[in-house]
Amino acid sequence: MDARRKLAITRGIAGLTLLFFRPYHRMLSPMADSFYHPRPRVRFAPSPTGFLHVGSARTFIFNWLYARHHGGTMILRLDDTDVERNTQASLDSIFEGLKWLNLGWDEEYKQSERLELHRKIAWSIFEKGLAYRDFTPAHAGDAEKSGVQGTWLFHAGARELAREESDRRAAAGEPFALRFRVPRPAGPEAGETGVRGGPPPSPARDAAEGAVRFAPGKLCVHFTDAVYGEQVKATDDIEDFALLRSDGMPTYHLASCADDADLRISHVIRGQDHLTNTFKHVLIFEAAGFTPPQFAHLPLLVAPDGTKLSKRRHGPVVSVTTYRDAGFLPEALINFLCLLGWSPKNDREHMSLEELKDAFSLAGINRSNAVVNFKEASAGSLESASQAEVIPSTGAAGERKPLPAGTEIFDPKALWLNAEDIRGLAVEDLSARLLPIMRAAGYRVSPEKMLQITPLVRERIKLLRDVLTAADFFFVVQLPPYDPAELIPQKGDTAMALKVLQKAQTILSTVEFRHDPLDRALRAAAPELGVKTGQMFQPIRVAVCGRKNAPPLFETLVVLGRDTCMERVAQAMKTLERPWA
RNA sequence: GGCGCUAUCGUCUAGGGGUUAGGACGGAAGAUUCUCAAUCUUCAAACCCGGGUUCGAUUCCCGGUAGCGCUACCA
Repeated sequence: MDARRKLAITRGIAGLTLLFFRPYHRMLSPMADSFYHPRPRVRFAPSPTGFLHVGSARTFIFNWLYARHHGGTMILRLDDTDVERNTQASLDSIFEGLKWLNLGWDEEYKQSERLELHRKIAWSIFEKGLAYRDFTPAHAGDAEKSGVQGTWLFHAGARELAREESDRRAAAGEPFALRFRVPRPAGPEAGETGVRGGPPPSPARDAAEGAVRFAPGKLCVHFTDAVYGEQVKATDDIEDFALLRSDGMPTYHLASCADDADLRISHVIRGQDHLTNTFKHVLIFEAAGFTPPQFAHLPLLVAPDGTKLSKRRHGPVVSVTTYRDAGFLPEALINFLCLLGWSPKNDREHMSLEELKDAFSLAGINRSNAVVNFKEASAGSLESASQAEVIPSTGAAGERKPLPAGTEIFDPKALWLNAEDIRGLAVEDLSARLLPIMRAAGYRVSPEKMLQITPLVRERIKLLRDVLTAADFFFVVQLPPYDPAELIPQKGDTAMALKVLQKAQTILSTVEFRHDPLDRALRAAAPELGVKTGQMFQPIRVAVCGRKNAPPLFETLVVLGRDTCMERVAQAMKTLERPWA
């Protein structure tokens, strides 16, 4: 931990003690304090403009963990103020993903149902003179901006427009956007709340003195991030951002802050892509008369190529439902995601939800982006990805249904964690999860048989879906064709294979079909034939399973039953005798 | 372009003014087993670069570089 970080934490503690000297009325006000939260209120606020990807899922998880760790409240808020881009499919994808994660939340809101509140707050800021109408048509700033060096600040003439003139044009029905009047150092602007000097920065000071302070020659906005520490930005680098669009809809910044204040959110835990937006948010909170919440920004999740996760570039590997459909256990995905950008700092990695909840703290969060080490999409899927661009998407948020086959596209650590969790499941539990997968693939399978097979595949699958390739031979009537050469044992030949299978046939026809008798009889046959045990077992295994790599032989034979085994051995002998047929 | 954030094995990370820089996944080798898997053992693998500060920097400071983010009437 570096000095800066230590400082921030120490200050947090100092702030806590400070609290007890606070006036009582301040403790009762809705946003009384940004650090003293016996019962924190946190929110996950996705906007339904795309499917739920793993980065969003991690944000949800961290918020949830923080709330549960401290006995607080988890809130789901749909930030759906961008009517143009919202889709029902995206909304469905978000709920589908969150439902599968199975963590739950305590309260739920939709921004589109709270527009009155947003507007009320926007106009209250306007009434204080801290916002103004901008009649410049939308996007007119682009041309102006392109040639300009540095940050674009505001449209010429808009900010200075007299109130009477502004009111007159608005009354005449001229469209306008409402912009925040970011305090500027030069000129007697209204609403400057800065103070000079004072104690060192801290959440306590941010709350007590206001975030806008004078520095030599400029005005600066301050806030203290629980992860990134003290943040300062000159107002000269913050443009007069919009609060209300010309259609009257609130912008993200306004709606988010208004709701965070109204819902008494104590901690805003979100992606680092909002770190620089936070200066604007702090400004809004202050202008509206609210104390800002405590902010904690999370390092971003990026693809192996270093770019941020996106469906278009990286395909379905970034969608939570892809993990579900591939046979991840939700607890494994959660565990994996927690390890990206956060560490319990004690070398523990495979952890239960309960353990994660106990161990979680904002102090364990890193500051650098983490790579989700999935394999880049193959040429084929890239093709379909570019097709998906031209064809208007109709599926769930544009997700492509066909799943990339196999386990090789996922981060190996996620797979390992999933395999660990699968092995940790009780046989009955695992079996119950495997059953619907087999059935969905068209196999007729009884719960009893599934229960018999589960222990045989448990240590051989990394994803639930792997059961389809690991256990298929238990269910098929006819084994899919395999290379007859597989039947020939190591350092053996066709003759040896035939000899073994012949012997096996006679043994299988009479022996009691239980593990121990089978083991004894078949093992004893090897020396009789003058072959090694391995040479004895391989042809039989391949004959009944249709492949070299399979679960232990005797257990497999028992599950398959005498008839199927006999039939398959006979079949194998036939193909060996007539390999060309 | 402006502003901001970040930089330890391939990946996720621990650590920190003096260490054999630790763990995990993945990789390699071996043990074990009827194959595979699981399990166990072992091995390879990292402090972005340049300046300072210091007896001593991978760690602290500055600069560079690179990556990422923001710079919308998107979120």
